[in-house]
Amino acid sequence: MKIATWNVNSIRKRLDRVIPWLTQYQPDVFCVQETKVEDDAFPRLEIEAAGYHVLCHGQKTYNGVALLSRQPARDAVRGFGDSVEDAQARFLVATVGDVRVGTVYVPNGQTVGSDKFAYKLDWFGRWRKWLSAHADPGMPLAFCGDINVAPDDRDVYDPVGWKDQVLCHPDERAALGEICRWGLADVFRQHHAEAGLYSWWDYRQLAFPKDLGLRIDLVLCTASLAARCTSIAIDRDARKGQNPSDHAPVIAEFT
DNA sequence: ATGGTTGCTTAGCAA
Repeated sequence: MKIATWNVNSIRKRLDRVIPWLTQYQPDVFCVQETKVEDDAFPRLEIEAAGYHVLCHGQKTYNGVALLSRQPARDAVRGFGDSVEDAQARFLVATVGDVRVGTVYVPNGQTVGSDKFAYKLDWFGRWRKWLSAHADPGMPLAFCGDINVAPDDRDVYDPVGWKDQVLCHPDERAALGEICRWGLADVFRQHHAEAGLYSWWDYRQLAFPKDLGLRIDLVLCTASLAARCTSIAIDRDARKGQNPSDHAPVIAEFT
């Protein structure tokens, strides 16, 4: 089973890249973030024509996630379903085959100390509560997406310059740590220990050609699923050329 | 150097 994740930065703007990519790699499950479109305007027909079933959870202008799958997905959940009034579409979970899969777009946080940063930390806490209430660490479960946290300094091109900045701040690393402590592992690090492997490069300042990137797009798996992961890779080539997303896709293979 | 690039929506926000 192949599971992929990609922050596409607008599914409509990126469709001419996403469809050929899907056709080439044929993931069984494809988690998408930053679709930036309401559900009734999602390019469903084009994606179905490429052989995928579509679950989406979007909103106007910002955010939005989707889960595409070759087989129909079941038991879909949109949002945390908690007591918080929250219009931001960032969380979608469904089951494909024997695996429960979540596509998540963690809030960026903008700057440390801002209201948006507080929302980000709170969002992690709500996610952690969702896990306690709706999942079990013993089940085969993967959460894939733009986590908007570089887990450690190996994931950052300039750890000194980024120290205590948003995406690298100890408070958000600790919040991600609580998610992992519940029972989800960053499976990329089971297969690659080296520094300098990134999934996002800013559009500005020629960051991609200079390889000034961060690894913030993760596949988080429970132990039983992590044990089935035979390979995981970042498709850096998908960041090249005309009209790229600022993120590259990540593809994981499971037995 | 508070810049710079992109997307959505059309002036300003978010990333």
